[in-house]
Amino acid sequence: MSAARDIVQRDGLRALTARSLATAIGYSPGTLYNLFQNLDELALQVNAATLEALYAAVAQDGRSGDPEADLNRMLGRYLEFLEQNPALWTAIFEYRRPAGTDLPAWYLNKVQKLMRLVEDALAPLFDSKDARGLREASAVLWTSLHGICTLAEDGRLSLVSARSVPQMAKSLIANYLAGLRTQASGRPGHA
Amino acid sequence: MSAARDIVQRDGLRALTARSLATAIGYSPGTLYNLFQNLDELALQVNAATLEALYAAVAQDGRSGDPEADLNRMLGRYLEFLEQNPALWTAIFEYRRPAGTDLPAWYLNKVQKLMRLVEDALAPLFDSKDARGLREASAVLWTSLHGICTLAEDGRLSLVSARSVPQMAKSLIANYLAGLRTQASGRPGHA
DNA sequence: CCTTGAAAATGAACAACGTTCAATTTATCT
DNA sequence: AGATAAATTGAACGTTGTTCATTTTCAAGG
Repeated sequence: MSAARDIVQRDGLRALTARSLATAIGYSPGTLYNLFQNLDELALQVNAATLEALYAAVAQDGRSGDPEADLNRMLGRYLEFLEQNPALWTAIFEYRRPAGTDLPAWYLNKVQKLMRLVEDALAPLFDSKDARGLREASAVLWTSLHGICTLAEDGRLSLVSARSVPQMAKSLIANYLAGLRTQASGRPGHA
Repeated sequence: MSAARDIVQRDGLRALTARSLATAIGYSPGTLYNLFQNLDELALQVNAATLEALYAAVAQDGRSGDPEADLNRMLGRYLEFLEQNPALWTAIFEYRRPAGTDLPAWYLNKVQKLMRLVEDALAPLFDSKDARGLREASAVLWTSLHGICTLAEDGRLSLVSARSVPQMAKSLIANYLAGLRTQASGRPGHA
């Protein structure tokens, strides 16, 4: 597993082939298939480990209770992780499931665990009855952040200067939260 | 080219192989390499055509001058296109460049043309001097929208119900614009 | 109608891929 | 040491992208 991670980290997900990994660990290709059903499952395990590491990085700080401050701190950790492990991060999104199969539940849970961090930070802005609204807003922020980072990776040039990714993410958080606040202040029972 | 598009539309980007395409058009694999440098370039052409079609779909309506209304109308067209051509849309993001090569400028221009639509709709919210801010806000909205759609495609289950994608996108637009407006009203020289 | 030159198309071949599995080696226990 | 179980192998199959010497097709000139 660690050898697989090293390969992905160094040369990307496409370089993770049965033969390259077998050579790296001093085994033959066939041996891998005694431990994993196929290479897809192996790649999924690598990504799962990355998700765990990303979670640990983003969750390491405590919360202050101020949503914007907390989200920006988490964002900093997120971008820090991305900068230190670009290939691992990219592998999460390069990965494609074989046709017809969905991502397993245990994997989706890891994604949800990350999204729950956003929910926790965002909770103060929502009435405790409005779990649905909180979930939706968190999903919007989480997926949007990934959108910013993904498209920034693809075409660094001319589209957006690499330096502006943190700017864009901060802009997203600041303005989206501002919008949520104006919504919230118009609702009854808001503190 | 149209045969290639059909294959992608029916069975996804992975099904676009030299031999499958050659069979589909009644030629031999080698012939393709007299017309295209390699399969990557061919796939890129398919995606470029999709970008053009997406542009035509999103740009078909006129602008009212109200940013939120215009963006929501464009969003409707965008989601409409996504629903009618899911595989073509997915192919844009499944596509990975061979290591070391960047997306060509003419391709990035097509992306930029789409983003310019967002800029045009968003312009009324910005001082005409603040081209940088307008560009950044447009990029945030554009990339965020892609993030929402992308992650919704991956794990439709449990993460987000498929029905809520339009909701999330509308939430993004409404709240982000609300944030921009509060920013704008605090600036000098705002109408 | 035949010849000729260029253009177009071929399909066999190569290396690398994921994957399988009978055969072989290694380990464990009595 | 012998027997049983476990682990590992590596050759083999089908498929992939890609190349290129060879063949076929076509258009123009005599």
